[in-house]
Amino acid sequence: MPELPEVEVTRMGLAPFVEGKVLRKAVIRVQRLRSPVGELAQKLDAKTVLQLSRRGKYLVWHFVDAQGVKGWLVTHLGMSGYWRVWQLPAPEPGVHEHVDFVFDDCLVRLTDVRRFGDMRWFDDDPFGQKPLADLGWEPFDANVTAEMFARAMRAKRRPVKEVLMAGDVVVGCGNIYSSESLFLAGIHPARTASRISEKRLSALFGAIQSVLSQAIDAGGSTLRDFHGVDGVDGYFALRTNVYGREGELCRKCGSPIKRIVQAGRSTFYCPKCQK
DNA sequence: CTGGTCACCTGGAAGC
DNA sequence: TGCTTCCAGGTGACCA
Repeated sequence: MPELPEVEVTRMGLAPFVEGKVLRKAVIRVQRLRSPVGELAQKLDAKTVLQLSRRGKYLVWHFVDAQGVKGWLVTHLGMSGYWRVWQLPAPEPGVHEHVDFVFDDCLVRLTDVRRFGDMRWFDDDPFGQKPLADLGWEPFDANVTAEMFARAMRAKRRPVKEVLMAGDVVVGCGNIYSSESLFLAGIHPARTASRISEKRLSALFGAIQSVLSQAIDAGGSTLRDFHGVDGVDGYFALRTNVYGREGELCRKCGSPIKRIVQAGRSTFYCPKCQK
């Protein structure tokens, strides 16, 4: 389920439970997620979580050991991952509950049915390295303007939906929020990015910010559930305008919503509202 | 740079 | 009921 808003909500939910705390023990019950997990448990042992941050859809755990040596754990939720906080003692883990981080007063547990998630340890600052370094701008970076976004988009000769999904201009829009943002901006998902006016692309940037921040707020309202005692997970009941609504009527104009396939993924749009 | 395919993995829903 | 097929919110590798 995780696009940027879900990851951000996860970060906000976990942070108060882990920041400043000593990770007493990491228990890893899986050989690999997307990549091998290897020596991870030893790497994490007895280190303190300085900070939990987010870059795109990645969650970045900043650690420091007793000698003051820093380290970073970069994690990704893939398609089906989520973290949950448990009071101690936590229940026995289920089949797909692969990782436990045990702290003095709680345990955070990663569940990932499909195991497309990822966890990688970095001895050096990861932000200038492989997966993170290649990412596009953060959509809420105050230094990024709609004009910059529009100019970068106009350099792309691909369908605008695919450009958003690729995340090399701006991160955070996965399959749902790409469709939703384009609906809000009134742009047809198959339109070539370079052929959209600067003005409409600027509007798209605003639409992305609006869709993502609304989703974060919606998730924020479920935060209580997220770390509730009986731990209802952090999914959203999201009211989409187009995503998953093929054949249903557009909330704005009443036309039937269409579905097409782009880059192997379903795209939903209103043929009348989006040109 | 672009566009297409495949692969990673499990499970739920729909179709027959 | 049981089997098959399709589909799922992500990424990265490989190929033309």
